[in-house]
This record gives sequence, structure tokens and C-alpha cells, in this order.
Amino acid sequence: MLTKERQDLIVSYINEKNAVTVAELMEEFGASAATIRRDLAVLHDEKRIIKVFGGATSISDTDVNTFEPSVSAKAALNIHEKEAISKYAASLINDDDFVYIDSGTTTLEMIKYITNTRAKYITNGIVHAKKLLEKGLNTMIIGGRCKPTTEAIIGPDCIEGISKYHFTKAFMGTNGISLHAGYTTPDVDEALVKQEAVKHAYVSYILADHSKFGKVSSVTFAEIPNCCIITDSEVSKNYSSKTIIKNVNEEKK
Amino acid sequence: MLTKERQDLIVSYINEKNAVTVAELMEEFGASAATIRRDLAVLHDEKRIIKVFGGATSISDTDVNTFEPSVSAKAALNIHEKEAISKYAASLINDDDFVYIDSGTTTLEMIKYITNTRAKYITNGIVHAKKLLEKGLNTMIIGGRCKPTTEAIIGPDCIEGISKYHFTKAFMGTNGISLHAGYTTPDVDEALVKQEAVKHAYVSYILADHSKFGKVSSVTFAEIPNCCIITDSEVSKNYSSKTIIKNVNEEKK
DNA sequence: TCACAATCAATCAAAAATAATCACAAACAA
DNA sequence: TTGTTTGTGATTATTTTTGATTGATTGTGA
Repeated sequence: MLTKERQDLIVSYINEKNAVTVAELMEEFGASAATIRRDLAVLHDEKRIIKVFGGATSISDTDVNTFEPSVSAKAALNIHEKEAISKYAASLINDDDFVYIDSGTTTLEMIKYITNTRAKYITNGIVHAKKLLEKGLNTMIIGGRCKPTTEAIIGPDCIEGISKYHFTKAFMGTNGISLHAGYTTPDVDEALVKQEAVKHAYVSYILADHSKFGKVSSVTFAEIPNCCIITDSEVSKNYSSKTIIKNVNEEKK
Repeated sequence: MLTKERQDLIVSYINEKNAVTVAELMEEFGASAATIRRDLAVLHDEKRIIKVFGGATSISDTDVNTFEPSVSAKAALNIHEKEAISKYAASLINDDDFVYIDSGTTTLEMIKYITNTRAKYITNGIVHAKKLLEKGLNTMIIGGRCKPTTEAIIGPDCIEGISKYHFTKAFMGTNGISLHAGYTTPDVDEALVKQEAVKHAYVSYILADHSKFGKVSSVTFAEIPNCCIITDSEVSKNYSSKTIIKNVNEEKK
């Protein structure tokens, strides 16, 4: 049997079973443990499966408890909520807007629904820039150091780059929203970038589903009143007294 | 049996079976292993099958890479030459180098072969940045306007960004090399970016297969003596008198 | 906490597969 | 005819894959 063939079959097998042990795969394919482990290692690198201690699991079976899941794994969470939020956010873009799009999965989802081709777009997400380009939009990217896990652009060069511009609208992701800590994110470098972006935007929108409320991450990048929150369901009135809250479910009715 | 005829049959056979070994094809077509392998190599270059260790698989069951450049058709030309050039170029990178990687398909190919994880990398290609990140390399990206077709970053912000840095090595692509017009490219904006990159690099390497020689495109971005050409076969001695020419075929001996 | 078992990564040698080279034969052109 | 090109098979050195071994790491239960 071809090496490639066996690896393809292993992926199918794992996707069907959702989780398998090395011993199980040895039995199934008649190969040694070393070979199976090597296969799992390359398939893991190719992001076709997820290698775990003792075996492997399919990609869709994501682990929700990781500190900061990789872009692909994280994207699976709260799909419907994100979709509604993203669609509404995209509809806010007008002609002649100069739009900043923050890195992150929520804002990436939003790009799918952007229809305005007359606005100008700028982002610090590598994947975001590519998606914008594929839609034929007028796209710019901020320069700087690239963070491996989230594929976001960060660092002093990035902040300096942002400081030259003045956006009419900024669409931001966040990891936590709380009354006393404001908008927070786990990475200090990303927080600095977000902070600068919000500072240079006429209006900043925070895209966040209900699960983000009450959470606090390591670093604050903006205070609650500085941004307009776009979320999917009712939240504490404490937030609405300080900023405009667009409840997407209500909007759709 | 005609060579061409046999190759067509091999493609059909592989498409039907999805994956076959060389031994299987020897049996089926009564040819030697050498002949079968030659056929597979040809068919692989023609993108009609995918050659793997031990045999071949059909094109259809390839993993759909979500981030492949749409230029795949164009990229099929001069595969072996580009591969040899790319490998050699990648081998030039040392620890502590600050490497600029120009946008374009040749330099994208080169990233595959980069092994040095201690060097720092910076690029104006969006896909390039993503590939570098996926390899776990220390990656930066230049900011600026994004050009839709080539997914390259260009414009005044890009040039200003480059001007802040000093690269130890720059790896550049080109559309034409000629004695009187120097290195040329069709797009004015891209030319300006390339010009600035060469200006800020201690050594600039031009990656170009033999087909680029004698060609002239719209805009010149550097003169012949300013860069070191890495190419695949002998070219006019007029070039070698003005710069170092690394003949990859000779290098391999 | 500890010990123990299971699992893993690194290494090595053997086997399999490959690429490069050579020589031969058939097809072709002058 | 003669010389050249093209395809083929055999040979050989190199590369890839594989399974076994070993020492390190991880998870489990006392």
C-alpha cells in the first residue's frame, strides 16, 4: 500500500470514528506503531487531523478549553450567532467609508457578507486581506511582525502604521467584555494594536456573541463607552446605558 | 505500443483505481520500472496525475488546499528549473540573516525549501507571509495597498515601510532580464517596490529561469550589475561579466 | 506525593523505491 | 547508406520508508 494512500485512508477512518487509538490504526492498516505515529504527525502538520496522546481525533471535534485555539479550530464555535452578527456588521458599511477590520475569526466571518465595493478596507489580518482581495475589494494591509497562531500582524511597526490613518469605521473582535475591565484580549501585543486602531477610528464596533460578556482576559484595549457593541441577544442593561447595543435577533424581526 | 498511448492508458487506469503502485503498472502494461517511472514523471509534470513515493494517485483525491494561489495554471511552466533555482536560493539563507522575499510565484516556490529557522523574514506577498508563518518562521509583512491579481503589497506606504529596513539578503522575481534594460516588470507600482527593496538590501538575488533572458517588460527596477542572478542554464557571457551567475545545474554536480 | 504502565520521540539498520547514468535498438532524416 | 534522435531496459548510487530499539515523557491510580 502506498504511504499517501494509507494516510488518506487514516483521515477517512478518523473522520468516521471521530477518535481513534494508535493500536486501533495498527490493527486496521497492518502497520507498526512507528509508522502510524509518523503518519499521524504529518497529517497533524497538514491540519487534516488532531494528534492527541494515545491516538488522534478528527478536526471538527475541537477542544474548547485551549487557551487560545488556532484559527481553524476556534472558527467552529457559535456559528449561528457569529453569522447573524457578521451580516449586520457588514451591512453598516457605506460608500466612501474607510474601514478597519481587526484580525480574528468573527471579523473574518464578517468579510463574507461585505457587499460594498466602493469603500476602502484595511486590516491587520493576513487571511482577512486575502479574503478581501478575493472579493475584489479595495484592500490595504498594515505592516509589521506576524503572530504565528492567529496570523495577525502586531508589533511597533504595526502600531506606527495604524497611527498614520484615520478610519471612519473599525470592526473589532474581543475575548472578553466586562463593565470594570472593558474590552480585553489575552495577548498584550494584540491589545496594543487594537487600542491604536480604536483610537484612530471615528466609530468602533465590537463584534461579540453573548458568551463574551462578563469575561475578562489579560489585557484591556478599550473602555466600554468607546465602542459600539454588536451582539446577538439581550445583555445586562448596564452595558446599554453606556453604549449603543445592536441586538441582532431583534433587528432581524 | 506507443509511448503516448501507454501514458494515456496509465492516466485512465489511475483515475479508475485512484491509487496504484509502480509494480502494479509494470504488470498491467508489461513495461520496465524505469519506463513506468518516466511515464509517471511526465504525467505528473503535465498535472494529469500526482506522483507519490511507490506509485501515483489521481488528481481528484488531492486535499483541497484552501490557500493555494489561483495562478496554478501558470505555475506549471518550467517546473524543474524553478525547483532547482528555488532550492539553491533557499540554501543561501544563514542564521541572523534579515531576508526580504519579493512577491511572485518563483519566490513563493522558494519558501518551500527554506530550512533556516533562525533568520528573520519579511515579504510584500500576502500568500508568502502565510506560507512563512506556516513553516514556523520569524515573519514580518510590509504594509500598503494590495494588488488584486498578484496579491502583492504595493504603493507609497509599502515603499515607505521598506525604506525603514536594511535587509542582508533580498530574493527577487523578475519578468525580464536584458543587458540594456536591466531587470524589468510589467507593473509600475510593483517596479517601485522592487526598486526600493533592492536599494535596501546588502545583496539582492534575482531568481529567474533561462526563459527570462533577453526579455524586456515595461518598467526597469534595477540594473544588471546590482543583483546576483540565480538561474538554471548557461546564458550569454555578457551577463556573467557584470554579475555573479549561479548555474544551478552545474552547482549540483 | 510516588511508582508503574502506557505512550512518545529519536535513532538505527534493513528493505524498498527512486534518480541518474549507460548502452542498445528502433525510428527517422539527410 | 550514415548519423541523429528517441524510447527502452539494466545497473548503480542515493533517497525514502519502515519497524525495532531505547530512553524520555505522560497519564493513572494508589
